[in-house]
Amino acid sequence: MTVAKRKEKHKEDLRGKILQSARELFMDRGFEHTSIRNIAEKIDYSPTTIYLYFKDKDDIFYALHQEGFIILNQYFKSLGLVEDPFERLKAISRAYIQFAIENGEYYDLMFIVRSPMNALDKESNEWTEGDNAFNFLVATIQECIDKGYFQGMHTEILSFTVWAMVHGIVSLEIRNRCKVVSALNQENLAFKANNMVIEILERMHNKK
Amino acid sequence: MTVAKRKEKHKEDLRGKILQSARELFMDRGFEHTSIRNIAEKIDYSPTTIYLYFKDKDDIFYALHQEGFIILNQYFKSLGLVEDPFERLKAISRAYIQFAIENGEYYDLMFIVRSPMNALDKESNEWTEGDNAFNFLVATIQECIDKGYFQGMHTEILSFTVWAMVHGIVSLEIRNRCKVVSALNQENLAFKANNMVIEILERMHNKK
DNA sequence: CTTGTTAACTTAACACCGTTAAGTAAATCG
DNA sequence: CGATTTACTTAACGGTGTTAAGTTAACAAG
Repeated sequence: MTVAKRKEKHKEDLRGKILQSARELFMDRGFEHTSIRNIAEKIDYSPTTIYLYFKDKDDIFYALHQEGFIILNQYFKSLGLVEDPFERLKAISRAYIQFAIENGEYYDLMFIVRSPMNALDKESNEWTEGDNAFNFLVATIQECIDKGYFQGMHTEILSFTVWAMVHGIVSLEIRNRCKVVSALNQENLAFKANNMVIEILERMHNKK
Repeated sequence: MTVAKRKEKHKEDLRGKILQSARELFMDRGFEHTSIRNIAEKIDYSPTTIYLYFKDKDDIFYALHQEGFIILNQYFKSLGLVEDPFERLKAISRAYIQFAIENGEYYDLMFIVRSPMNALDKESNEWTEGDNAFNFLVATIQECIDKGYFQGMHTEILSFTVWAMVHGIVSLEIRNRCKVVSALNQENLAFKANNMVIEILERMHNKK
């Protein structure tokens, strides 16, 4: 059935084209200014065709949100090679900030915007992409604890807190709340704050 | 000119009614599900009347966002009385989280949603409400530093980082990204993470 | 007391939005 | 060849923010 396969391929192609169109639009206009009608127009199909390939708008942006995690994992990939868990932890936080700064719109979709989360099974607490990225952090922090860092602290809650630190930095930046910091420091504020996070984690340990 | 005053009063009244209508709607449906038409209908005026009292939708939500800061300041008010700066710092972080949990929709508007920031002068870096709240934190951290805490750290960047920590916790919660933390810990996660932040700040100091 | 003006508000419309029901035209199958 | 399925579109529903033009009532001046 080569003919059936060709059809299958074609369907895949169109799904891919929709996704690419959506990706291009949201990359330079942001999520809020990308509509189904825009996406359809860009690939010369009617808006309703989109609905043959995606359940709804949330579903499209869930797919892009998944892409975002693939990109984030590329930033994380080589960090598995860092043997010392505390060094790895520092590297993770830097890679996270780097990813966020270089892929602001993806970051927005992955960790701020509500839309893609609506595509997840309501009530079910599964969020595979998030889980995977978070578990890398949890494992690293567990190794730190095993080596004597963060003594007596709860691994998972500490992991969440460390994540919250870097997420806080990035999301204040993305949503334009950094005006409160005096103008001079606004450049590279995210990186400076990230260094501060690392400094805090280091001091916690060194001074025991 | 008592007659002119009465008119003035009436105008004030309607502006207030619009705001109250907007407030009530967004408090139980959230910002994303509150429209100008909803607001108008609730007070039995046509949608276009709104535009006689507010420049646009962003302008309305900027007003509500300002209200949010008044409420936040009430949470902060008594904390000025805490003499020890480090204790005050801890209390600020707790009050901040408390405010966020009890006023989720306001928090969203104040620190996450883009809309109210659009009402600010573009290019100008002024954000008075944010400045005032942030300066309270900066002053407290400066006092901490004067007392020997956080030695050698940059006051403003540390302040921003501490803010980012608590904001990170709250915004991950509000935008539903806490699924990654195992079910048992999801209750009071924000408070647990906040305690972790406090623990981190304490350890930094105590172990010198 | 009438006229002209202004203030407060509405109607109607524009240009969008996500989404669905119904229809069409071509390809495939029996 | 006729029936059915596939892939897509047209038209529509009920919403959105916003603006131009129109109405109606209150007021001021002659």
